[in-house]
Amino acid sequence: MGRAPCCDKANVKRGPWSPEEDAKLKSYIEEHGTGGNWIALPHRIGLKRCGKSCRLRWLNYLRPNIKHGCFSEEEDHIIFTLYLNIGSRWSLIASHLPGRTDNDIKNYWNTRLKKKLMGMQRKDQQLSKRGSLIKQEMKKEVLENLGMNLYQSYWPTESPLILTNPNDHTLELNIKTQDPIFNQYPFVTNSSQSELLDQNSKTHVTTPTYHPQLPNTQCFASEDGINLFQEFYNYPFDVSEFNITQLEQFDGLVGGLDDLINGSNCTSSSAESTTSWGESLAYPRRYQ
DNA sequence: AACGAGAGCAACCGCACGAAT
DNA sequence: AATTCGTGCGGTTGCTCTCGT
Repeated sequence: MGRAPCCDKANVKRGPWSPEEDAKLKSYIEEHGTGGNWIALPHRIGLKRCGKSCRLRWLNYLRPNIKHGCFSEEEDHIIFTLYLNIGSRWSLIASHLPGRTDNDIKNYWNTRLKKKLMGMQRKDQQLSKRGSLIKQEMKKEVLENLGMNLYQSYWPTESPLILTNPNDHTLELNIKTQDPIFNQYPFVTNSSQSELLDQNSKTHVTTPTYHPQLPNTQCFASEDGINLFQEFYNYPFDVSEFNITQLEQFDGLVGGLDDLINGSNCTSSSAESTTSWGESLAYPRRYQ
């Protein structure tokens, strides 16, 4: 038996909300709350609307402290960073931007930021020939270490990469690549992902320590003692913006990878997603 | 002024998930 | 364990507005 529809679609109003409907819904919820049942709500109010539609209207437009339009540079940066780390988890991204809704952020991304990012990538490719060569070399080296072909579709379609050596030193690298058409290199993000990991895995991240190979970084050991999460404070968002010193440090890390891989077990968690515009996203573990 | 193309955005659709039964 | 149902979410649609010709 199939699932019953949430409402009688023939008898509900659709399309834009009128000011009267908004006022009814708003005043009812402010006075009585939702009652924990959106499906029953429109009947109680006397609205010929689907419960889901009421919920959407309230969450996106009627509830207090909603901000619309005019995203700040800081908000742009937060969205960029989170999107590149966790993909199109709009509700999660919205939770980091007070007053913004997932729908607003999704629309803003699709209409503006996506184009901005693509423009930046093209500019980056044009301006940074040397950087590209370095990036190519870096990717080649890492992939070869992992027994992968440089032109295999994408970087291990899973991320982050978990590397464990025989001494149980585990390195979790938040490296990701994008569609080769746009970008051909692994890069290391400097997001606030430890916080996200903490929230989503329900695992406490504790005791930051400096990573021996990367100054200005911090490692977080989870309480199970198996995984390390690594933040790259003070590092550029993109490898193309690294200065020579930082690139050398990263090269050192690749060497470190080599050490770890030799005689080690190497695991990476599952799942890849491809955005509608062709970008390959490798999500962190526990985000699948 | 009229028209078409593209951008922006509100709203809908359908699926996944978890709680309840 | 299987089924039902409400909720939340991401993807998509389609309407409205703006701008260029």
